[in-house]
Amino acid sequence: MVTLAEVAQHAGVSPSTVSYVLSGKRSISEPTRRRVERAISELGYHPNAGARALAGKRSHIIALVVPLRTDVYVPIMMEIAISVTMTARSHGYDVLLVTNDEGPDGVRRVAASGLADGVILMDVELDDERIPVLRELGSHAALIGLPADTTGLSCVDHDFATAGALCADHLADLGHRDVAFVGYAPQVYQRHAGYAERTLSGFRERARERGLRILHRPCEGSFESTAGVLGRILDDRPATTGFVVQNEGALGPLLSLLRTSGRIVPEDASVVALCPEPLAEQNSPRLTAVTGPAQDLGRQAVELVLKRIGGATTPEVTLLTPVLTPRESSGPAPLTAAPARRLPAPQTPADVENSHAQPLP
Amino acid sequence: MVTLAEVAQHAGVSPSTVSYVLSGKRSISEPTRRRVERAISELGYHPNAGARALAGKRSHIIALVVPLRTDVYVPIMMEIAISVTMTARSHGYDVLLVTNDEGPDGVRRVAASGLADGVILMDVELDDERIPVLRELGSHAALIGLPADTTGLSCVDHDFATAGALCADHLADLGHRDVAFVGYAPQVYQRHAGYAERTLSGFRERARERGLRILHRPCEGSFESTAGVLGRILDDRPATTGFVVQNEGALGPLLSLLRTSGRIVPEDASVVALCPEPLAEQNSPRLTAVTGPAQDLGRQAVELVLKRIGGATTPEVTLLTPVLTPRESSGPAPLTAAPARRLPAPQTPADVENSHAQPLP
DNA sequence: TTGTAAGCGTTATCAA
DNA sequence: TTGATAACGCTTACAA
Repeated sequence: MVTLAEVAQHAGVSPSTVSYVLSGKRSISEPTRRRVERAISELGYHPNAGARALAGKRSHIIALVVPLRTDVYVPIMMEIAISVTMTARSHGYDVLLVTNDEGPDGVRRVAASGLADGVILMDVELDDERIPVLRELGSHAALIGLPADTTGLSCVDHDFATAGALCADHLADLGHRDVAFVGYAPQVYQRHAGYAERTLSGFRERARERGLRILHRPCEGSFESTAGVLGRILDDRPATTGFVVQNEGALGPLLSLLRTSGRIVPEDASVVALCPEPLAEQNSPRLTAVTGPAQDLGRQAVELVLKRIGGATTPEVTLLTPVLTPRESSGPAPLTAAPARRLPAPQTPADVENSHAQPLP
Repeated sequence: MVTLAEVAQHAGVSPSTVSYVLSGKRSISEPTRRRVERAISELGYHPNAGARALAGKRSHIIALVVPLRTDVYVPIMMEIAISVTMTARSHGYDVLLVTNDEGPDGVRRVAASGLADGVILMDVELDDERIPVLRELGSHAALIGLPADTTGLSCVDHDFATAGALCADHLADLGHRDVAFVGYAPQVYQRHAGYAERTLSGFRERARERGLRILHRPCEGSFESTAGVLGRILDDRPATTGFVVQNEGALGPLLSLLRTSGRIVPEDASVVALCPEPLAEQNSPRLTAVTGPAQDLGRQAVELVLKRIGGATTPEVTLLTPVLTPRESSGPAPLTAAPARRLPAPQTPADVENSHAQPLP
């Protein structure tokens, strides 16, 4: 193993000079720098990470804590992980992968040992148990997702409320009046994953403003559950012509089911998805969708932690604006909607929202 | 920050004793151990990772090099990454995420700097440019995937040849005679990703043994390309009743298209997928599929590197046996196949394989 | 502009 | 069974 001392000797300079050439923390004369750089490449020198961390009090590692759950759309997690890694690299940092099965202890371990200089938490819950650890250790951190209490924390997230609102606007603009919102599984809401609720309430509010009648249905995302949900929607609100789909798993099934039931998309029914671009593109018809910039999430998170590692103390909360891309799955509301009829069966209140429904004809 | 020396003082023992209590590398009297352990928890001591790495010549970190490409099924990559991380943790190791955009230099960097004690390479290509670096540095490594030359290397991979063979067997058992193989995009074969070819040749060989007539078609995986591919298959071999689908992206489109063209699965056509379980389950009908154990891939890779880090020098190549799970998408070949007719258009030889076709009637 | 030298917090060797 | 103590390879005042 080649050490800095050996490089120094080879170049005929002192060890500190080599160190400074490497770190750029003091000015070096051109000839000296060249001699050192030659020695480095001739000997194939690579600074020892452990020694650097020990002496410099900085591991140049960021820990990324990823969820184990698979009810999040996995490719997006991966996209974030990759953008985190690449952004970190561009700042001279490496990324340590920590899985959430260690729970709060995982965070404690990597932060307290100095293994990582900072921590990025993915899939943050409203009342996340890892946050107290962060506060206790005074760790440098950035959260992807918004907890209930962001005091003192740096966070990035999609602006889910706007995402929901964009869906309502788009369908309202197209003349739809009865719109169903196909949500996530009940567990997701129960876990109080903020994004699910923020999207829904952004949608709800804008729907109210635009005078839409809406129906919110949680959905597991499997074919069967989607079939059940769609069936109940069409039973309860036969005049429904717009669908906003939050649960990506329900997209494929929903499209099949609409087709099977003889409804053409977008002539008879419009579908707006809350999902990543590739997913929207690979369906048939291609889906009008609201998408947030996943890569920016990772990039920003890294920049937030690095700022904190660099000494910044002001927490920042950034919400990234999503974009609605119209594709083939949405169009003007049909002029003659399916004949509205009275709801056939009793409804459970938890299940149905007649938010601001005008009385059915 | 609490140091080992402080713990020693607090416990009234020497620093080395504390170190040995932690590492278990020499026997400690029960009372001493208890005093030390109490001091550790009272002070909230966490050993400094950098110091440990420097003094111990072991970072307790494994680097996992992941591909950037998205033509691999991403959830599987994630599953592997997670099983790698968890297995590593269970051995006291952490995992550093390295993206392949750094190329061979990324491997060099983490290995030569002592940042990582070992390296796991994902998505290994037949002639992978990272392998020479491994050899040059004498790094401890495990590969997920089989390169052309495995000399001196430890590797794990699925037994893709068997996977292909299982598909052929299954369809042959069900009485199918004309089977189409919907493959990956041409680039994948050109990149010589071993798995694509090994699956295909395993399939081919078994198909020959079983007397199947096969047609191999590369496919991009998009709806359009799948439509094109299916169209050509049905043109060229109207009697085709079995489909083996290697490109997961083509699955959804293929099922839709078969339905659209009036073919019921599995009554008129059987589909066997080479894909992960969740994907097979979430289609409708649920797909008969051949699946390899992704988690084992990660687990084994970790165990292989750790063996090498521990001093083992014998390379091991492990192939994990895939399993075919029959579901709803495959059934007996229809008694009256669509009437065979002469191929309507000239074929490009690269495109079609009449491997061992009997002359058409 | 460059050099000297004192740490950084462990591990592990050598003694006791 | 335990204790001193010399590395480990780098960073960074402090000097020159």
